[in-house]
Amino acid sequence: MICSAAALFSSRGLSGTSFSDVIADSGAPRGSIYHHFPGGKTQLAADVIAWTSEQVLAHLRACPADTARGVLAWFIELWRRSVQASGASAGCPVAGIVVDVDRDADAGAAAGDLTGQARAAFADWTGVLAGQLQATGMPEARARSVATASLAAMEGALILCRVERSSVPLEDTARELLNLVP
Amino acid sequence: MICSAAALFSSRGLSGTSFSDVIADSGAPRGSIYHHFPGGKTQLAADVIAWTSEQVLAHLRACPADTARGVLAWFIELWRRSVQASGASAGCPVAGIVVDVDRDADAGAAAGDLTGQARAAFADWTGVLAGQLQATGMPEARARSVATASLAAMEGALILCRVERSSVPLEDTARELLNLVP
DNA sequence: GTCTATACGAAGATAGAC
DNA sequence: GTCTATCTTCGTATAGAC
Repeated sequence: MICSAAALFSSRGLSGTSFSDVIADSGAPRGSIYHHFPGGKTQLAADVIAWTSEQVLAHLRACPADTARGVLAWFIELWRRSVQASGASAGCPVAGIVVDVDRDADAGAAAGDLTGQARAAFADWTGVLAGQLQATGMPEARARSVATASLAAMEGALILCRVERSSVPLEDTARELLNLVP
Repeated sequence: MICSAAALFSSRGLSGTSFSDVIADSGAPRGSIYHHFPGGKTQLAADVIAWTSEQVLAHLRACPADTARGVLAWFIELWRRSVQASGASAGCPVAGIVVDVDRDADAGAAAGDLTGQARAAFADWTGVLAGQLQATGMPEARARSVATASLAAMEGALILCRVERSSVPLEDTARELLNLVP
């Protein structure tokens, strides 16, 4: 169900996806939603962020490369698979959530704070990526900068791919990204 | 009113923004919405895309640079202003719209086709940018690739800035982007 | 735990008066 | 053209039976 919601959020956004959509898509029982997600839609979104983050981290940790170029290529491969599997229709679920959330209203809310959860997820991703770049001999400051830029480039590339109905923007972005490192 | 809607779409997404929000924010009269936007919310979104696109193109056309690095810096400056003016809260209005739209359902719709309008806008932006890069002596294929990657990087950077509540991701991304060209 | 039914509110869109 | 009022739909969330 979380998996299903992640797919829907990535292609229609958080506000654009209703509980009914998630139920219809996942086949989950309607009456038991609030047993599993007492916090309602916000909690579902929070769980989607956590689940997505874990998926990303699992991929990153399996990185076999020991060169900066190889590390970036492995990172890019994660997003390439997402684009190809969905016919260039899926974006990043986390992006689909945060774009729909009023950041300031969200920060005040005691329960939820989706923006904060997304921030933590992004920080984890760039942290691991920067660590791997450092391990190839790149200085820490540069590694963090490259990691942030890489995530930004991929998030944006996914948006462009969706709009273009094509994986070309991802490949263009990937090619240039690899030009950043020796 | 379009300007107001653009700001709201960029910070809360299309589905996350209601007509009431736009009215409250812009001070426009409630009863006359459907005089100005007979197509309803979809048409408002379409007009926001067109308006935003024109803003971006106007900025790009005013580019004073004649080096690849200068061209990219000018392009980056456009997004930097947006981030700084909003306290890192605003994303790209076009991104806020397309993320919330079901791409496939949208393509079938006769009226609207927001994804198509967004595609045209992005194509215009990268087209102008690629042209300027070519004018500095960059080969066409590379210029198009760099232009696409630059737009992707900025769109993604805006998302990261919003989540981080900081302009640092933009600056990191900008620094690396400039490393792509001599 | 899962289901059906429903309360409650919000949002898009329309009608008709001024 | 603009306003008020309203209709209809939809979505979240809850209540209570099985």
